[in-house]
Amino acid sequence: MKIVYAGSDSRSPVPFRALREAGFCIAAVVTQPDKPTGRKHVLTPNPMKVAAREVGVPVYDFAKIREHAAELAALGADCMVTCAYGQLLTADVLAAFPRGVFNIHTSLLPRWRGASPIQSAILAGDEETGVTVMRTELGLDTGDVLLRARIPVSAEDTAGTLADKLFALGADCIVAALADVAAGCERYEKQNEADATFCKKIRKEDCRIDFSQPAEAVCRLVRAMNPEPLAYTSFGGKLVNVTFALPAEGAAGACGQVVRADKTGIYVRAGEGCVRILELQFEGGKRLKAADAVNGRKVAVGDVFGADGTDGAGGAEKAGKAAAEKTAEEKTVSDGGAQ
RNA sequence: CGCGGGGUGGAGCAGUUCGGUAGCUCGUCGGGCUCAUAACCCGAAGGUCGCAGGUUCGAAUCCUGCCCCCGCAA
Repeated sequence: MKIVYAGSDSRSPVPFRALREAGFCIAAVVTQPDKPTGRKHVLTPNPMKVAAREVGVPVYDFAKIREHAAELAALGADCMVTCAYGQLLTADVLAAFPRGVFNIHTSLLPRWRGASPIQSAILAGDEETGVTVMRTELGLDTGDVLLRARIPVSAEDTAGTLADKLFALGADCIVAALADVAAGCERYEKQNEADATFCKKIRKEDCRIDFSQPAEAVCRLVRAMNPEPLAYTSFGGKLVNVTFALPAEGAAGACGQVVRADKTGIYVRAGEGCVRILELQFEGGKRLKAADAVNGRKVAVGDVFGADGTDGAGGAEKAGKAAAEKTAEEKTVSDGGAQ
């Protein structure tokens, strides 16, 4: 069976390679055009394009795929597989493939239709997610389902680690699904519209940490936004990205205040419990382990995250700092006694 | 020329304004204390201060050029 493969994500090559290894013929790859990226606006080919070229598969990087339906039809492929391609398909494009267009979607449809299924699953605290292989139709992720596979979301999964797992799983699924299609024995199941949920594209402003939220929610935000675009807050008037954090027991202090800082992490008071920051990144710096940030004396007990400096909170901040130091001392003492 | 931060022993930082042979918190190694320890005490090793050139009696520090890393914005 001859396939056209469309993908633009850094992980899109995973199912691509799996299909080739399974013996499917990929006639061409379609991906998003190179974009000027980085600080100097350097044009960088995306990983999908690189992966295709490595194995000599022709690449098309249409700015608007809908204007190239005839070209696609001329390739004479039986079907198209899309995996995080990033452009909506039109009826013309769908019609270019006699056996249909299939999509690998990284959620258990109909839950999390849309642009950010992986992040949304973590953000919502889903205990389980998965991948869905579906037939693409004009609606957004509404097509009939061929195959679904589920995996648990661990308490320490980030969008990055989950995506690794999901794309690997998606690779297996698409191979299995297309084998059925090739054999003409595939089965479709309608999506239950009543269960549908949608997720939008993540914007940076969605990533600001609010320490008055429960620690659980803050940590989910942190995990959902890692490795991109990263949850952030402010510290000493500058931005800080928090790259990894886990909930911990609460301690006295104002929201955003550091109540404990040692090699086990930086503990920041949240609305409910504490956010135990394990890894962060200061403006202009590389990612740091919390222990390194503490050792370098960047962060100490009583410091405040998310203060923002929008008002004359300096005095309140200092008062809070003194209070926090007291409670920290008490805590150290009681810890020593307990151990 | 989009804006900005930074490159100092293995890690994270201070020192650069007002040049004078490098410091802190950790880690590592050795020893000690302890039932024990990620705790504590004593000691040791380890640095071309991003690269090149310049100014100077003397440069991590001042001047010039270059390389690399990173945040924001796209």
